[in-house]
Amino acid sequence: MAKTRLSRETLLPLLAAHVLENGLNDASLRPLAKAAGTSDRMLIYHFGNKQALVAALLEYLAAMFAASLDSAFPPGRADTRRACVEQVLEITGQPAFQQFFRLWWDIVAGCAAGNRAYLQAAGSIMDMLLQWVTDHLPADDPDPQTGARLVLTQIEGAQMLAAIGREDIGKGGLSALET
Amino acid sequence: MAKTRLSRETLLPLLAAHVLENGLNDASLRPLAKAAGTSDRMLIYHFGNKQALVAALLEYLAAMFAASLDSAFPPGRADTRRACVEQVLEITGQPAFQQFFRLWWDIVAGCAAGNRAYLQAAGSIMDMLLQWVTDHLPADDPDPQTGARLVLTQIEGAQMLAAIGREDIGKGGLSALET
DNA sequence: AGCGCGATGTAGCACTCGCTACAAGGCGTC
DNA sequence: GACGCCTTGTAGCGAGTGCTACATCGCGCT
Repeated sequence: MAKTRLSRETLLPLLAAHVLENGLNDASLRPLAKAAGTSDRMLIYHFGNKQALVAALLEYLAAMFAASLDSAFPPGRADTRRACVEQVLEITGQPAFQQFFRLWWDIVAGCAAGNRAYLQAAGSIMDMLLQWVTDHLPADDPDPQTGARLVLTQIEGAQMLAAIGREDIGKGGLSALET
Repeated sequence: MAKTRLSRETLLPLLAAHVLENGLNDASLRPLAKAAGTSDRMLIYHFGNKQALVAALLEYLAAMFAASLDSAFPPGRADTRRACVEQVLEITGQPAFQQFFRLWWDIVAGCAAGNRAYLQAAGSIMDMLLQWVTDHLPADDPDPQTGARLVLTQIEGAQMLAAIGREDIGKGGLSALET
């Protein structure tokens, strides 16, 4: 019966899978527990309360996302800022990333509602992305710091527009980005 | 006791006020009813079910938002695309708009989760904004259609970053927008 | 073997959710 | 006044919420 002891480490991958599939903000203990093959009782036992569980889950998911990004992108730099935006949008548009973005907008909504754990998680994810964009900007970029911020803002705007079904707007403006 | 008959028209402003204050995605009938001075029973009676209530509320809120935008902005055009972005960010950063954006991220999260009513509402709001940006672009803009898309995407990216407490990123890239 | 303690199952609490059954109120029409 | 209908109040249903009390299981240690 595979009676392996439960722990945060064995639980988190299963919980993450469920949350990626079904969203974060209205995930409740019993469905989460079922997905992990246990009971709500045990989730509370191992994490203390739901808030702590969600915090642990966020950390785990952020690490998953970072790993996915690293493995999905070629190591080199883009030729132009615009190419950098396009490259990111193309890769993050793949189905494997869609689940993450579904989650991302749950997190943003939570941030807008004042959820501190979400704010912290979102901030560090953005720091990671900013660093990543900086590293993938053209080597001859005249101002990588400012450029990375412009590029990241453009990417996020395009992704929000994609989330509401208007990717035409986000992609339609790209040709106006200086090469 | 001011026994005015209830109707969607008398209810919607009160419901909208409650939702602007407390968020949309986890608004439930009883608090909504209390805010409107009535009972959940009557909300269902007048709107049929919660889904229809939310749809009506979205429409009402979109009209409110459009009116707020129109009255908050000066009628003229911006001098540059960058100035257009900055002008919008400055005005929508005012406290009066914060409630709307809190709601907006609830809507985006709902869109990402596949909510059709949200998708439709979000799409038409974006159409409105795109038109608005087009009308406020510099008169000599070489390609208003593309420019408006670039500007709107940049605005939305900056607003998402502001929602998660990182407005520094959104505004930090602006100086790299061609004048 | 027996003890101790962390891990787990069962059952349940008090609460909220969207929604409904039923009956009564209020008002216009004849 | 009497009828009829739109509107409203009271109460409650069945399901789901986060969380807890209590008892038991099973493993490691002596």
